[in-house]
Amino acid sequence: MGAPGWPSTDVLAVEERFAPRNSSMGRVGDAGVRVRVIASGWAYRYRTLHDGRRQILNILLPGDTFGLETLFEQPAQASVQTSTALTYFALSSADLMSAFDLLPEFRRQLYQLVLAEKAATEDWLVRLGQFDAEERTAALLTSLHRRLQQCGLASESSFVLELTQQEMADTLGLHVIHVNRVLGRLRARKLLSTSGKTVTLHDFPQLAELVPPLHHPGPPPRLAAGDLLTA
Amino acid sequence: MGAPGWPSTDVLAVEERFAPRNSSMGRVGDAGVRVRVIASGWAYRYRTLHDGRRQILNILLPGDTFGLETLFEQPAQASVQTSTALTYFALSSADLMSAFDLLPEFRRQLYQLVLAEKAATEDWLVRLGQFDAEERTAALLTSLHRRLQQCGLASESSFVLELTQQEMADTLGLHVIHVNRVLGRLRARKLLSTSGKTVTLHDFPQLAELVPPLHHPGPPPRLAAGDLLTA
DNA sequence: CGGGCTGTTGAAGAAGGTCAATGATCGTGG
DNA sequence: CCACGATCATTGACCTTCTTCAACAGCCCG
Repeated sequence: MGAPGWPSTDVLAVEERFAPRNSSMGRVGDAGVRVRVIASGWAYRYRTLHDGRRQILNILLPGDTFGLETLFEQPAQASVQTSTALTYFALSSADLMSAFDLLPEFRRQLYQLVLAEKAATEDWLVRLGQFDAEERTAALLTSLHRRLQQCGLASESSFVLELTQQEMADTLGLHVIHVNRVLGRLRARKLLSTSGKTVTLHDFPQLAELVPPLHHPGPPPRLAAGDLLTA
Repeated sequence: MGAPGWPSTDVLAVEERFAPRNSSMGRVGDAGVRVRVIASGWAYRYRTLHDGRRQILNILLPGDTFGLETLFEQPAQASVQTSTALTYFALSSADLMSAFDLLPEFRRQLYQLVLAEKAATEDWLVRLGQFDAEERTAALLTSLHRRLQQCGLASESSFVLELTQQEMADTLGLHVIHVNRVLGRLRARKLLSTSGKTVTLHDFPQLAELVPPLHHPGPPPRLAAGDLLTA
């Protein structure tokens, strides 16, 4: 989810900001919110239900953008919470709108960025709908590992996981206790170990094998009456 | 998910097309695909896993757009299958790209449209992660009912459901048999009845009560150390 | 040093899945 | 028009996964 080629600061005012650990960066429905880019630290977007259930929509890592839905004065689609202390850039809405109007290359990248976010959301929709607890957990860990490597925050086989098991559970659509057991099982199988917040993937290939790949054209779909006509 | 104000056909070539019932309208990864708008009939976007599992990402009804990710020559994000015979419009990629470059109002609506689709996907992510089988099923039925009413395809309390239970299951992340039982229970409670493909919602208010509302700011979130600083 | 948050473990229960078999429905071809 | 085969809906018994309840240990932060 790389940032697009942001216009130079000549045309786009950016303001560097700070948020403490475990703090709110805005709630769903908020108006007048800016588009923001994470500089360092972890955060996540989430939604809650009246009875306290919570679904984390995505984890935000350095380089990630959020709040693109607020570009044209729309309310925020989700609440945001920091996991760690965070530095981020708040982009000027006015500048962003005029850049969108005036810079063809930029607006196109912005459009692609939203599409990439939508695609990532759909990937997780498939995982929540079709993966079992172990597959989901392995998918989360390997996906975080890959993304952290991209910003130089993970070594070949280990990284610092800035999420509680509760937060992992709310990401995966499982309950804390079950996440704990799945992690325990993965540890027992020597696929990974944890020490404090540090996760070490001892057998990355085998862990990756637990995760069914998503981008799969697959064999010709189920044959149906009409298929012959459109073939 | 209303269509944006499409430019007049002076600047945007549209081609009306037909697809038979139960036919493929393209597979994930396809290149050179056009942006399309449903004129009449039902279809759905989906992804499959190597072992045959399938997740339906969204149901497409008249007025719905799909393939917006292909605007700038990107491959299709999902496979598409018709449920009924279908008429749709295929939009000229070249015209769409130049309209995106030349018509500020249009490109802004297109941007908003993608954001709306992303928001809808996130809504279902919350439902798959947090709702139980009954809540999900009720959510699907009421959401289809509402959308069908908007295009004049549903009466006050009934509509024609052009989905098999297998397709509902793949939408809800459940297994066919379980969907069948949930529907049976809802029928036993006299919340709805079915006759052929026609579903009648006998007690819409009570059915709607089964579905936890999504857009919910909620009470101030869990108090944490840093919250005082950002308030 | 002490209290809440977090992680871990055990036993019991419920939601949801699997296997299997029988009807209903529908499109198709005779 | 009817009969056939295939797809789809329904029902029952049984099993697995995941959840609930509960208790306790570790740990970080104040």
